[in-house]
This record gives sequence, structure tokens and C-alpha cells, in this order.
Amino acid sequence: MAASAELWSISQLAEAFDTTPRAVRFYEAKGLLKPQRVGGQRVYCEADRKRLSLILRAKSIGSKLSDIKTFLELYGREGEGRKRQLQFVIDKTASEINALKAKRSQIDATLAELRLIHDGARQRLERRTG
Amino acid sequence: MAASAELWSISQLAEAFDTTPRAVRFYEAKGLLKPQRVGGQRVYCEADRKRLSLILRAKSIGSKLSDIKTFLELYGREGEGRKRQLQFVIDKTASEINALKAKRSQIDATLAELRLIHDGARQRLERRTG
DNA sequence: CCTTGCCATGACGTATACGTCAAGGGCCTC
DNA sequence: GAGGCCCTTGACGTATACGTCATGGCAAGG
Repeated sequence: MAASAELWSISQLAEAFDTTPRAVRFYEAKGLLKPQRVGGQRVYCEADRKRLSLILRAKSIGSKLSDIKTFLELYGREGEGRKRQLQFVIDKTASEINALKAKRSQIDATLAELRLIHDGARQRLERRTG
Repeated sequence: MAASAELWSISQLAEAFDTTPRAVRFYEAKGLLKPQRVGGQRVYCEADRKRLSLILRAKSIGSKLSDIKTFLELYGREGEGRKRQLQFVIDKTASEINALKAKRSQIDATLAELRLIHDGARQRLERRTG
């Protein structure tokens, strides 16, 4: 037992996610993380890890921290049953899904162009070399 | 004839792409655009339009202007035959393609999570309503 | 006891991407 | 010829996301 009680310091957590303690503190200052404190020191649990993971992934696809914050709050409210809350979650996720789909198609278009350039250059190089 | 000689002022171009003259000037200051000048005033041609289109699309998927600049330069060098140039283009496009693929998969993962939240909330709402 | 190491907060600095005046020039119109 | 309107450059302001000290606490090791 007691196998699920893994805890990490801020530097351990940062290193595990290839980021910095400064960044992690910054996310906390922005309200994205609220780790426990043990004598003033931050202690991160598994749930905090997951939140950080989500933060970094959202960041990597271009989301702002302020948007990520509301996004994280959707997880929290997700289980609540009040109708307004549910509708809010539904609307927010729907618009975010559409935004991401749009971004995806922009990426696909850019990928297509890059491949044209890439393949064109490769063919010219082969004609030279071969 | 003379149908391809369409030209635009900075504000016309900006409006056409739902951006601002200030932003367009900023891109020029960063070396991403070099429109003709007629008595000091900027005049944009079709090629400039395409460049701006590419800039905005790249921006929308999270590219930095400095990266977009080198990306635009790949187009310029694309036709050149010197081996070093070709290899440079091939390497740059390849790494950019990988980066975009990675970003796309991050988006897909996020989309999957959002759909879970979205559908879950919808079902709970329907059970309430229905 | 003192150094080493990690932690904390606070304050200032930096890079990116513009927004927002300010001051002035050129052209058209009434 | 005074007023609009659009253009120019230049300078300063702003939001985001941290980096980089500076300063100090606390705990383990030698």
C-alpha cells in the first residue's frame, strides 16, 4: 500500500516535464496550480502532475495561460449537475473544439506546402547528384 | 489585358486580411514584406498578398515571426540549384514538418479530451432535461 | 559551526507582437 | 484655403511568459 502517495518538489516536477521551477511558480501565480505547502515549501501530487501536463500540452498548441485556466476549470466543474454549469461547459468545449479543428486544418495546409518545397528540393538535388 | 496588375494600399490590404496597417508595417520592419513604394507610400502587389497570407496562416498555428521569415526565404531559395542551398531547404522543411506533425498530434489529443468533457456534459444535461 | 543545496519571495529585465498617440505631408473637395 | 482622409515615421505603452538576480530561511553533512 501507500504506493499512490508520490510527491515531488518543484524542481523535481519541473525537471520531469523539461521545464523550470520559475515557470511552475508562474503558473501557480496565474492560478493554474495550487500545490500543498509543507512548511512553506511546495509539494506536488499526482493530480498536480496531470494538471501541469495538461498546461504544457495546451501551451504547445498555442493556448494562452488565461485560456488554459478556464479550460482547467472545466475539468473541475465537469461533474457538477447544475444546468447553467453544464451548458457553460458544453458551449466552451464546443467553441474550443472548433478553434482547434481550424488550427488543425491550417497546419495541414502548411504541411502540404512544406512537402511541396521539400520534395521539389529533394528531386532537384537527386537530379544533380544522380 | 492588364488584369493581373492589381495593387493595394496598406489599409486595403490590412482590411482584406482582417488585420491592421500597424501589423503589416511591423511585418515589414521585421523583414517579412518589402512592398514597392510610390512617393513614399507602400503599394502591395499580388505576390505581397500571398506572402501576407502565408504570414498570417503561419502565425495562426503558433509560428514566431522570426521563424516565418526564414520560412519565407525558403520560397525564395527554392528555385536555386546550388547544392548547399538545396540541402538547407531540405533540412529546414523536414524539421518544420516534424514540428508541425507533433503539434497536430497534440491538438488531436486535446480534441479527444475536449470531446469527452463535451459529450459527458451533454449526456448529463439530456438526462436532466429528458 | 559553517558550507552546500534547495526552497521562498520580490523586483527588475527580456523577447514577441503589436496598439496607440504624436507630428507632419500630400491629395481632394467644398 | 480649410477641412478631411489616408499616408509616413518615431516613440512610447501594453500583454504574455517567463529569465535573472538579490536576499534570506531551513536542513543535512563534514
